[in-house]
Amino acid sequence: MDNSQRLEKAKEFYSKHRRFPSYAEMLKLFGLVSKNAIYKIVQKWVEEGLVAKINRKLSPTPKLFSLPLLGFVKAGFPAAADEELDFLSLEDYLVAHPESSFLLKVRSDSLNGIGILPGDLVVVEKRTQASAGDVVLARIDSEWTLKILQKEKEKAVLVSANPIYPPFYPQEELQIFGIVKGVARKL
Amino acid sequence: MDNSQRLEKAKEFYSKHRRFPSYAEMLKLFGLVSKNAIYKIVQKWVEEGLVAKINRKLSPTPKLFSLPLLGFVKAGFPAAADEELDFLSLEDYLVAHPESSFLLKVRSDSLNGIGILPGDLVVVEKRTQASAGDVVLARIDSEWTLKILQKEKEKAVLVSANPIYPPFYPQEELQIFGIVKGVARKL
DNA sequence: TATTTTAGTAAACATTCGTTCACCTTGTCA
DNA sequence: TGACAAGGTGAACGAATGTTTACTAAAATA
Repeated sequence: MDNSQRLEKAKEFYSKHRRFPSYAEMLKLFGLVSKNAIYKIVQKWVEEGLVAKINRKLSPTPKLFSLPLLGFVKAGFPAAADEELDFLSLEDYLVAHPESSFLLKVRSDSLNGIGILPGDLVVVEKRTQASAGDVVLARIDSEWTLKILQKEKEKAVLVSANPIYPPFYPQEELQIFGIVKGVARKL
Repeated sequence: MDNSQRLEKAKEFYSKHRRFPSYAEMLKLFGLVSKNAIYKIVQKWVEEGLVAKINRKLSPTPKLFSLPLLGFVKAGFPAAADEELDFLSLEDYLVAHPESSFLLKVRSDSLNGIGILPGDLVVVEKRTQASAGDVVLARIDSEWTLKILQKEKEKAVLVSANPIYPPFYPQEELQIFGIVKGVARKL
């Protein structure tokens, strides 16, 4: 087992337990006997910038828990490993305020026009106020639905992004529960 | 500072350092003096299922690092906190094989029709083989582009999801570099 | 009011932590 | 062939870890 395979094992441990393994745990993980072996291995990872060590405690760097972002596609692709790459965590990218956010599975095709399809997961941030243009989770006829908020002469209108659905003009005050901040789709 | 505010602080620490704080660190974090106070607080979190303790080591449960998934929107929303909820990590949801995946920022509007818009981030899994219907990252005229792979009489065709782009019939062998497994959009 | 529970301090504990030093084997390279 | 670096074992170290017990003050409860 070479060093990069070991890193892979540590990664697995991390995504399973959500914490970095201790030296003793890595001993078992790598099938070694002496803690000093681990110490040297980890030291290399730290030098390579794969693992961060803050007063004797280890944590993974973005290279371990997030994906490389290739800014543009060019000839000669795939980019060499040495190149400067951004590493991006999708969780952090999509969710700015985890404490007030939740996910919702989209069931209707009313937002097709803006690329939100049935089956998509949307990240909703709890809010009672929204601006024109926001995609909002709002209450219409005692049902919660996703619509685009727009304003006509200072009055709120909820429109779809699909011509088969008519706009909705709320008669009383508009109940908004949250606004959509992100979309995630698996395919 | 009450107990849930403390949990929030621990969460913050976790998303910043990618590891759970030690008792000593929590002392500073919460402004307390005795480690026993921390011990009791953590014990409650463990009993509530917010934190996992495996032979004296702490790690967050999905409730801490992922978002609640509200399966369906219904009257009486928002769902009471007691209800059975799924917790989902977007990272895990979108990326099945992190070791062979990367992100790509979409620049063209050629996949509009299937809800992949310019500015979206796509999760690409490295592969050289693909099936009909897959969205692939392929080489066309010495450029890498995203297209939908289809077959016409056993021959591969790369089509767009936008009528203004014609289908591409590769004359020689088709170079596929990866297939798109997920889409992430911030709005 | 009397009593019990809750939430914290304080000190002592064994265990585990990461680190260091000495040593050994193996393969590489001049 | 000889020197040397790389990669590992093994033992010992102080420091930091989570745990336990005893005690106290405040808050909740009867």
